[in-house]
Formats: sequence, structure tokens, C-alpha cells
Amino acid sequence: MNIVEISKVLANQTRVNILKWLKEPEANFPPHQEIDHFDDGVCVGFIQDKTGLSQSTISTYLNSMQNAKLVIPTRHGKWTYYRRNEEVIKAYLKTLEQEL
Amino acid sequence: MNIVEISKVLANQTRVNILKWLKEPEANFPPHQEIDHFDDGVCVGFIQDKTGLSQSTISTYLNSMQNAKLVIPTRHGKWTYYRRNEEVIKAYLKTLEQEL
DNA sequence: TTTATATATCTAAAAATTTAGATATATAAA
DNA sequence: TTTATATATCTAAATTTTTAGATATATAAA
Repeated sequence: MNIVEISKVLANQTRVNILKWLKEPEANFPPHQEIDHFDDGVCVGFIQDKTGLSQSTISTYLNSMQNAKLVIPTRHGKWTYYRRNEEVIKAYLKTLEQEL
Repeated sequence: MNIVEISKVLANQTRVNILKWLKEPEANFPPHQEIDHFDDGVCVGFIQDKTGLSQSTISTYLNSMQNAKLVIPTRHGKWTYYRRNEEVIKAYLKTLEQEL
């Protein structure tokens, strides 16, 4: 858990939005077709649609968020679903409280 | 209180260090000559010495931290002292906890 | 097995950040 | 009132981030 690396992720409104949206996938995204739950998160395409940015940009964003361990990817067929990594998010907040 | 603006400040190890050092000026900086307390924080020169970066860089950093309202400057003679703005730091942590 | 679709990676241009030297300004000291 | 010192601002070069088009890869569908 790296404070500066995670802060870099949060230093961009779109990436903050993605993390927020993933808190309540049902409220923020349409239902998936192949899978009837959001247990593994939301597929890249839905996230891309919601941001309005290009596919490659969102893929890059999600990759940086994954590197910082803020999200966890799961592959289902040809889709990749991303969900929040609550443990790391909690650890980040706790560390900020203690050290900052 | 702007999450992205503050996260940008925290996206740099030196700036995070400065905030940490300012939590305990007595432990992290030599005593000031003209003023026998750290109530208004620490002068720019001491902060610069500790980081090893140039005077203009540290001034730029402190300016960005001041714009984000993370620190408060106070002028004493020819020195500018910077201290933490605990209210904004707390508000940032609270907002992150709620929204993130 | 060819085709379509979802996502990742490569590449590169534009924008932002980092960093420091030079200069300006404000104040204190001589 | 000239000089020295502390900090801020200006300028510019180097680096990093942002962003998207092009291409590659993985899987499903036909």
C-alpha cells in the first residue's frame, strides 16, 4: 500500500468517479447480460460509456488503479469485470489518518 | 476542500513528508532564532534544508499546498512560517471516508 | 475455422508537473 | 540609505501524465 501511488490515482476526477460508482454498481450501471450480479464488479465497456473517454484511456486508468491495488479484475468470457479492493482502500484511509 | 486538488499535493513524496514533518516541528527542525516557538510553523529555509531541493522548488511546493489550503503561512519579519491547516486536513480525511 | 466483440497494449502528441536558475520583492541589518 | 537575507515569482528545460488512434490478443459466435 503506497500512499503516493494511490494519491496519484485519486489526483484525477474520472478515476475518483470510477471508484465512487463501483461502490454501488446497481445504482450506477445497467445490468449485465451474461451475468445477473455485480459480485465481480462492472465490465470495462460500461465504465467507458459512463465516462465518455476512449476505450484505451479507460483501460489505462483501470490498469493504474489495479497496479495501486485499488481494484481487482475478474475475467468472465470476453469481459473483464473490475470491483473495488475494499481492504486496500480501508488501509489507505487508515494510513492517511495515522501518518498524515 | 477539493479532493482532486489535495490528492495532487499528496501525489508527491516530498510534499507528503513536509506535511508529516510539520506535525512535530520540535522533533524535525532546529529551533528558530527570532522566535522561540513553532506556533506559526516552520520557516521555508528549514524546510528547504531538510528536503535538499532548491529554494524555488520548495516555494512552489508550499504555494501549491497553500492553494489547496493544507497549510497556512504567517509572515514574521523576513521569514514566512508555514503550519498545517488541521481543519482542512481533517475535512479531507472525512470526505474521503464518506465518498471514497 | 472464420468473424465479431471486448479489452489490453503500443505509439505518439498534447498538456501538466517537476525542477532549478535568474530575477524581483520585502524586510532587516549595517 | 546601502547592503544582506529570506522568500516569491518568472522562465524554461526535462519528465510525467493524459489521451486517443492503431494494433494485438483473447474469447465467443456464426
